[in-house]
Amino acid sequence: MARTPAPGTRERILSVAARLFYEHGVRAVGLNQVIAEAAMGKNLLYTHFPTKTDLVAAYLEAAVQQRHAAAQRALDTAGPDPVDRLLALVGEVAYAVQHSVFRGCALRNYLTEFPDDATAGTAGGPSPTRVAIDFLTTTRRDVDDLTAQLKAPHHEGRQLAEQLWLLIDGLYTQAAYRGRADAHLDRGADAAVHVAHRLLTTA
Amino acid sequence: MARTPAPGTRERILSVAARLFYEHGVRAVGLNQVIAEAAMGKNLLYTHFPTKTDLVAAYLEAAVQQRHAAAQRALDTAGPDPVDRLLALVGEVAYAVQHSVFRGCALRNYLTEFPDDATAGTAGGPSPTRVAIDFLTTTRRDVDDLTAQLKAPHHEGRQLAEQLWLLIDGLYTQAAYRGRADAHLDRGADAAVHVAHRLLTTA
DNA sequence: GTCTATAAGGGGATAGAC
DNA sequence: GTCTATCCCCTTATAGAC
Repeated sequence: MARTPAPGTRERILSVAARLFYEHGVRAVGLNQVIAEAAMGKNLLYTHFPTKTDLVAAYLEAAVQQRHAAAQRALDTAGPDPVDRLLALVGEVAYAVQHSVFRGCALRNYLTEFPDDATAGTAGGPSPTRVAIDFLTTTRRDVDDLTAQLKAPHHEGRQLAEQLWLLIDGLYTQAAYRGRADAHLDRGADAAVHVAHRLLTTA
Repeated sequence: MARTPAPGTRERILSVAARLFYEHGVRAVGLNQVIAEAAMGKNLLYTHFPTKTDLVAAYLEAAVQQRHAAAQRALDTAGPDPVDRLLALVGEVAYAVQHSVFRGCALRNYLTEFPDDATAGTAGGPSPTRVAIDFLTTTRRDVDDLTAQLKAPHHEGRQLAEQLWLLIDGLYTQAAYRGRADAHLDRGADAAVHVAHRLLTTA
């Protein structure tokens, strides 16, 4: 009847693992490295996360929460007008991309790194692939809902949602190779905001 | 003085390796798997590609050639008008994304899978990271050159290039998770063409 | 009892030797 | 083509410290 004696342990593991996974890629980071940087015994990690898949799924779930929280903060600053709210969603991603430590969307990066559906976690939790796919579905639905609230002349709301979604995807790709080439390769943040504004404010 | 006895050997290795790397990811595919599917001896592979890094670099270089060839074909069908040529570039990517076996840009996918600069190839050839970065630089320059040829009112050519580049990046991201979630998540091909057309034909 | 430290098992990776 | 060497992976088991 172990009683989780150290409350912050799980968060400490996740913090270290998330940083390493996000920065170097999931496959590139071994559990030995996580344990070494977390400065703990090996058994402690395995009691909290029976397999690496469970740890990865927890890492992605934390990333989902962070992205949702950031999006919510952006929406809170925007007014009730769906145009402003959509611009806030795109602008939030554009702002994040410009941040120096931002290396793209953890969920999209995972799907690119693991094109084959990885094995499900043994702890009964969801698989990492499922976490990532659910995130994409949920966030896309937010965009769909907001575009549905637009008045005419945005009668082609579905098309508009697809266009805005494409901008967001583009921003994340650029973030993934940010700073690796000439600086002008990843300056799409302003472009995304500009195009979104144009799509939303002109018939 | 071995004289490359079988001329098609290198191409056969590359063909198998490219398919596996592209479909499953570079890290997920071992050289033994390549050897098994190519039905050849191990020394044969190692004589052509001393290390895995060399094989990966050759795979990426082949992908670069394929993308350049596809873009060139698209440009050949377009007229001399830079508007048409830019639309052809975007349209070619949009068309490729809709193709069933297309799993995104091999170069961008590699950069996402290997955020740290991988070790350089031992054969004196370029590193895979360098191949990918050079590809991005070159293709981006093509877009820049075409936008520079636009007449007014596209005086903000630099901005326009960034916007079109963003659309292309978005298409590739969607291709990377294509078919893994609800179908409407990756329907950005029409959206990209539509936005590109709008950006290029209106002041 | 909780955590750390270390060793070892089983597998697969790259790479080389014959 | 097979076989071996060396390494690192994930995971488990064992032994010791607070």
